[in-house]
Amino acid sequence: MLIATWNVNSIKSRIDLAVRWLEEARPDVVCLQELKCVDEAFPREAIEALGYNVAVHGQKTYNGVAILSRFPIEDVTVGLPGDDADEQARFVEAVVSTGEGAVRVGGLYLPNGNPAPGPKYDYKLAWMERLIAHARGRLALEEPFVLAGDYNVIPAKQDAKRPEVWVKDALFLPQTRAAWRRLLALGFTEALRATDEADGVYTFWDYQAGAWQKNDGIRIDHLLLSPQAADRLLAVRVDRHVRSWERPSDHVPVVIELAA
DNA sequence: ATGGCAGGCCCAGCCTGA
Repeated sequence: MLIATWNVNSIKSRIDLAVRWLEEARPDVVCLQELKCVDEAFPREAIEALGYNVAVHGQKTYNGVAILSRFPIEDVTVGLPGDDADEQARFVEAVVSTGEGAVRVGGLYLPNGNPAPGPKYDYKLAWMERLIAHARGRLALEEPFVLAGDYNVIPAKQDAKRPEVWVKDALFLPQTRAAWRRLLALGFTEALRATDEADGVYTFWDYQAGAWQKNDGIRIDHLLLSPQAADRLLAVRVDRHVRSWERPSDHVPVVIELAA
């Protein structure tokens, strides 16, 4: 089965391109981020027409996440536990039941955190602590579990074309990467890094300054796998060609293949 | 050397993003 993550940067302005990619790639499960619309405005019909069930956690103008699945979706929860006052739509989780058994999928849009230091960076770090606490509980279930999304974390200098320009950025600061490592140390396998072919592979290129043409990218979209999911990991790929399509998102899809 | 984009939104400049 194919599980993907993709920050679409507005699903309403990207729906034609999303349909094109879904028809081409035919993923079984997709985590989408930055919908930038409320639930009612999500282009549900166009997605369902391709055979997907849809779980949406939308928000006006900002954020917004969804899970699409060709398999039945059960046990949908929205919002990241740990702060009832947090109104930002950045987390959705569901269980997809395949013929071979269930896989739990969490889709996330981790806060950008700039400028750092400041309240936005504090929010990012607090959000990462909540994610670590939640993930710890999920891993204790010892299920196939995939935590996928736009992490807004550049894990290492190999994950940026020009790491030197990111040293004071919230995506790359030592505290950010330390929290990232603590998340992984809970027992996750990072899919692309597990292939040993991650260096120089990017998932985001800024719209500005000809970043795409210069391949001036960063790798910030990740899929983390529980041991039970990692045992089934067959392949990982980045669909970078989507960045060259007309009116693209600034992110491209990342896809993993799990056995059965 | 500098700046360079895109999307949403009370539709026009401002906020946000990374």
